[in-house]
Amino acid sequence: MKIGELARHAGLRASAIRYYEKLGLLAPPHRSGGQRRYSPDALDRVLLIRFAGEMGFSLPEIKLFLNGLRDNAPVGPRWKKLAARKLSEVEASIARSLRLKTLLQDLRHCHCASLKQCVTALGLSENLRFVANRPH
Amino acid sequence: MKIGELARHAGLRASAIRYYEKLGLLAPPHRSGGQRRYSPDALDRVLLIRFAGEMGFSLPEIKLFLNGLRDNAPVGPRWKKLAARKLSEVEASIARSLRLKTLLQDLRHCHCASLKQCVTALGLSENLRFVANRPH
DNA sequence: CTAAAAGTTAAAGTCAGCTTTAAGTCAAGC
DNA sequence: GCTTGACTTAAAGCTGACTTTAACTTTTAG
Repeated sequence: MKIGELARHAGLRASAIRYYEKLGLLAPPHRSGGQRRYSPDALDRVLLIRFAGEMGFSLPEIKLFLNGLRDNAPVGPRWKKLAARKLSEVEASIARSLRLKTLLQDLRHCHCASLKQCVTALGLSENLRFVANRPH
Repeated sequence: MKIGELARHAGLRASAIRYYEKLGLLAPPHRSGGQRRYSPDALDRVLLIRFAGEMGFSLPEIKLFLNGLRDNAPVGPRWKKLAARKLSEVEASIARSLRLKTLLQDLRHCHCASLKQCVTALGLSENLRFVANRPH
């Protein structure tokens, strides 16, 4: 597989593949005439990287994880620790987004009173006067 | 109020205030000996900017909104349109985060079967073999 | 054989929302 | 009056995950 084909299968650009290689997430493949040739396994690897990225892991974190696998080191505990940390991050993000959702819903029917309410709910100063004192 | 004081009250650095001014979110204030002096209204304005930022609006969006207010233009429809758009963005983000949360919870008790399940749920290729075929 | 498509590199650019730096000027306390 | 801290500017730097560019080589189709 040439790099473009791999990229197409993975839904990425070739530059992203090269970038992963440079960061050490992807092993340098064989070359034919200077060009990279990938085995089908490489696609799995790239998909796994993308998958982990989708889950909110950074590329350095993914590298840690993958290198743990490659080194035959015990990966379970490390993975679970990462997953636990990421889980609490995701939960915090959800909680925040739910608050925002409520605020935005209130604001769609806004008569300023609810804006003030939202500002208070967010813990910002209650001194916030209404914009130009003009209800909209 | 000098810029540092305003910044402290708003929970920002002075550089952020200058940045807002440069972007046109904050009107240039009076100067005394070359230094900016702010009225208390400026704090409200900055807090409003922060508030909108917390709600997921970008600085250009906030500028649009605030300039609408300042221009005495009808702000209700514009605001509501922005809020509606942002609301759907936030909802999409929540949906995505909830999926991630489920995945991460599954993965904490992972025996690979659930990893595959998660990958499928994310719509990634089912060709993804398990990492080095080693369950962890 | 040739032209176009796809590959190669290192280095710089992109996005947001600021922060930091450098090189100064101004204000406040003793 | 002097020191120290706060202020001024423009411009560069930061983060993360890539993309783009420039200049070049290799492969592929006709």
